[in-house]
Amino acid sequence: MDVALFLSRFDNKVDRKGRVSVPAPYRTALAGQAFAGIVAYPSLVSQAIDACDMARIEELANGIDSFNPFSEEYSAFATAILSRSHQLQFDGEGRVVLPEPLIRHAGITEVATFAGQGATFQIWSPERYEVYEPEATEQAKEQAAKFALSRHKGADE
Amino acid sequence: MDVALFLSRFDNKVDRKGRVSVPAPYRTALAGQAFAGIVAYPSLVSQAIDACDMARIEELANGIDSFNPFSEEYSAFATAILSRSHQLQFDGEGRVVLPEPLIRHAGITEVATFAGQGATFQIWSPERYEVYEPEATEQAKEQAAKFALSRHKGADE
DNA sequence: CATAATATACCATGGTATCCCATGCGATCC
DNA sequence: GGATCGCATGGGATACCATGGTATATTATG
Repeated sequence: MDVALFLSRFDNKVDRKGRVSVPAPYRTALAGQAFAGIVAYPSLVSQAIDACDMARIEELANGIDSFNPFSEEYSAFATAILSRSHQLQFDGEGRVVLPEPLIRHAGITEVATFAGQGATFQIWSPERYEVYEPEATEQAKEQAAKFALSRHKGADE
Repeated sequence: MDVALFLSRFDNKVDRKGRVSVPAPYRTALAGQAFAGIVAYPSLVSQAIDACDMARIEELANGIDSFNPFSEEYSAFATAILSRSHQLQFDGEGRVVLPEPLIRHAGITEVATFAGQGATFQIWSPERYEVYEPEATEQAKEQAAKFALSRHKGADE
């Protein structure tokens, strides 16, 4: 099927119940999924929340399961990612509640910043994102050439 | 059909009869199974309880190594696990009683920590899990690159 | 066979998350 | 430029779920 594509940046308010509106364009991208919501987990590299659709997590789980299920690697990946990921269901208005552990990991308080990453998106504290974005941009410039070379590796059409 | 997918972490209380609520999302994931409950056995790598649905244990018993390439050693593992596994049936409220041997193996007392592992989940003593989780996360970070390479192996669209 | 001990089924309750309705702002379209 | 629609936001009611307790069945035991 068509994979969801997440673009742009959105800053939405977190109400006192911990609810945030998932940006409407993201919800549109997610339309037609079996599960009406998103899956979120702490990023392994950033102080941010990584999020994607259910299908992607299933893929991930299958990938992990292809290891020896009784190995340490299996256990480590499953624990690091799957046990820390949360299924967040949309309410009638397209909101989700951000679980406490994720809120803490990302340092989110009043506002959550949604940043599209293509097949996934991230949720940041605005303050931290303001710092991170220029850094990432700079880094991207430096590695632009290298990136271009690997880009077509997984082309499948 | 769709395999159960267990995510997130839940800390539930063990009452003085040894009962624990299996987290509602897990029960939902297990819905539709022939056996209304779970199968639990001591983890071979961790001081925790491994648990899954009946269907997965049957696969294990049949030696169907769909999730694992090393089938020889694997069947030995399967045997070791089968003899020590317990069928835990839900009561009307979705609870199970944790058998004494498993309780001891995992060092569980007041509270049981459920940790989703994808096709399976684990049950920990919270204290031990607090130690293990950061270790596993660290290990996963180190091996993330390696994992990324094998991830697209099972792409299915 | 009677009685005690244990485990299973059934019922009650409080806290919490989810559902539902209301509002306001901003963009868009006549 | 005014009206309408979409979307983010807020709050109150409701259902769900974890938890504790009581009654009944089941097994052990003297």
